Amino acid sequence: MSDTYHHGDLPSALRSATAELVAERGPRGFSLREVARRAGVSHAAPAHHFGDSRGLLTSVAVEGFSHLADALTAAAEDCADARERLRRCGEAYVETARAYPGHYAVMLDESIHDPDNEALQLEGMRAFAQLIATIETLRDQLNPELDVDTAATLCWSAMHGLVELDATMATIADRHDMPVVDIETRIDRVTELMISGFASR
Amino acid sequence: MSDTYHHGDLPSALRSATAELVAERGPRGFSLREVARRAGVSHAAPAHHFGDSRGLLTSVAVEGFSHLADALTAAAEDCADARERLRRCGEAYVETARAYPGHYAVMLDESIHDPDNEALQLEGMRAFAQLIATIETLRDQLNPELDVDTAATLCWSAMHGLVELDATMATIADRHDMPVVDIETRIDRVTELMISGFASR
DNA sequence: TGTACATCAGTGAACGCGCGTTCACTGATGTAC
DNA sequence: TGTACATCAGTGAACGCGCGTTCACTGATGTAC
Repeated sequence: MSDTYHHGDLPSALRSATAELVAERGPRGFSLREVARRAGVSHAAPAHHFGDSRGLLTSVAVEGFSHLADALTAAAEDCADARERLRRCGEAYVETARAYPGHYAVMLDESIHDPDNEALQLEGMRAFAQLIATIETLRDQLNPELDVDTAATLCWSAMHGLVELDATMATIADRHDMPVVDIETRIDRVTELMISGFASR
Repeated sequence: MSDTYHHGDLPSALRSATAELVAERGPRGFSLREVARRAGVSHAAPAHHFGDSRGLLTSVAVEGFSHLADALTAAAEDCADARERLRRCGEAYVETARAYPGHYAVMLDESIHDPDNEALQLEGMRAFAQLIATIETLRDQLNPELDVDTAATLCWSAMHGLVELDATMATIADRHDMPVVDIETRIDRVTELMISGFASR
């Protein structure tokens, strides 16, 4: 069949299938054969493009960082006000993580991908640089004494934590008298609180 | 052999072996048989205590939360000053996560353990309650308008993020002209920045 | 204190399964002339 | 424009392996009398 031979863009299809599978079953549920099955291709095909599972997972991680960097760039664009820019970046970060849960799970797990991969480093830096640039604007507009590195560390950690702890926090709130707050609201509140810290000297 | 029969505390030995294995190879490297091997016991023995791998991993998660709750309780003890108390809790959180990397990896991964487990919920809440109590003290001493929920969310997210992104951040710093800051210093700086936010109204 | 018996903890052989990897292959595409 | 040939992408059978699970078993411990 000419439909299966020369798939068109098999590498991309395999990445999608991987992200889907990881989102569904977690990293322990991933296998090359299942990915091939989902991409409608023989089980030996992935090896042709990615070598082994680490290669495929690394490629997914690169794609994830690429999405993130794009989203952060778009969020920061044409936004003169530094506070607003940070808010948008925070929202973009969390939105991307939630839109690509499989990618996100793979991106930051160094036991799964190859952290030394060049493209990975590059896309990761592209994302991180956007954050740094936004915080520098914040420093310029808000507080010249702000330590950019520390502020960036706090922002990134907080955003990552919000994403990863989302399910856990929802469960905790649910089991207590606390109101269940959705993640978008949580980001906004947390960002506001961080900005207060950044502004005070 | 009376040495292998009636191990003494096999469940505990299996938890240790699991934590060690996960820390070493990540969640994808875990298997019941390998754990049994490391505990020096036949491969059918774990089933006797934990049923399946999810049961064992959940038990490890419970133990991890228990360690964390203990550490936070000890850190908060006999500390009247709210700022200092938050600092200590932050340090204790990160120290615990680094002292038990295998446990920590399992604790917050809902694809691996059983999030509905009662003991897990209980120990998790014990840890979380400590954080809430500390933040309430902070509100009482520092800023009556502080939103405790939001502040707790920020603290927990930031601590979790710091732990998980530690390796990534070190790599980024290393590849750039930025100085490599160790995680203890990062916690202290980040905590200070959060406290500034908490104090400002 | 001693014996009988129930219960518990761990064994080890057996099973079927999905996995990753290899390899000779074949169908499709691109290029040289 | 047509033919020959090299290259590339994907196939499918075969392999050996480690896995989880089951099950009849056996050795150790605890308890009743």
